[in-house]
Amino acid sequence: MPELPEVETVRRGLEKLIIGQVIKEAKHDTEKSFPNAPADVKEFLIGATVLDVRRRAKVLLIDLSSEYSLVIHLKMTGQLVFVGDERFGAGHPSDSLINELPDKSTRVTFEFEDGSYLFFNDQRKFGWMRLMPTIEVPNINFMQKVGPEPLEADFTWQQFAERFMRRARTSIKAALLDQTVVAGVGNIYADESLWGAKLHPKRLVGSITKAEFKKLYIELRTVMNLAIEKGGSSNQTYINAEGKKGSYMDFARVFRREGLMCPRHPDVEIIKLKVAGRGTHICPLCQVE
DNA sequence: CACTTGACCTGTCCGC
DNA sequence: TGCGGACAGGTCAAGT
Repeated sequence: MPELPEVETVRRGLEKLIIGQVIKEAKHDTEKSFPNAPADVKEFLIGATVLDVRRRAKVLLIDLSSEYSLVIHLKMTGQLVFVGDERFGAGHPSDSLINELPDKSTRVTFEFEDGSYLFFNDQRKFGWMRLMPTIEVPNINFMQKVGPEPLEADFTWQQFAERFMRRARTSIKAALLDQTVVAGVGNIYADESLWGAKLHPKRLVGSITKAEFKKLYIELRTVMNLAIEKGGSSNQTYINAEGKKGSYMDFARVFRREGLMCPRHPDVEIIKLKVAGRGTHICPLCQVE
């Protein structure tokens, strides 16, 4: 599923729903979904209280009172869905798209003391969840290599442009998707921001001017902030912590809109090509190679 | 080191 | 209706 705006939407939902909850029980299907020794789970997960829910890049961090954290990557199809116990009025959302959990894609189930649940579902099983000491989270390989948060107030367009220099000989799309350059960009917001900046996705990074980088920086931040405001993009499987879809796809200009008209050119169709191994959507008039 | 490709999985859609 | 292949919001480990 999820790029930065979707993961941030899940984070905000979980923040409202699970902080203060005490974990009563946890079940998982395979070691890959939750590769922790039973002893760790028993000692540092069961009975722990949720203190905070954080995000770094596309990774969610659930901090526990045991000084351990759950580190979660949803990859393509992961979902974290909270279901309250109606007896306690915790509120299973009435418009949840999920009728009954767990289901066949459920990989991990947490039960809280008040009778509510948190389900980790993942159709394609690419996602993962680990339990580890909070203090060690910054040491994991991904955290060491991942680039800056693009929406932070003190992240400037000059820093943004500078980060791309390490990928000067590749396409701008491949560089945008590289998490070590800038954190959190995926296929949807790469295409949307490149259209906004009128850049062809195959343009080599080294050929892009400072003015173009400044425009791309502004477009990326604008499109990601709008997507967060709209609760993310629900293209196929993405839903938030309350089981609801996001509406950014109603505002998308090119992503998955091949055959429809470019918003800037009512007589030009959006086309689809493959760049950096990913489906890529452009306006052939706005974005020239 | 920089860069590309295939692998990891299941489900869906599209053409024959 | 069935079947094969391509494709789907993301990283990794390999290969050049």
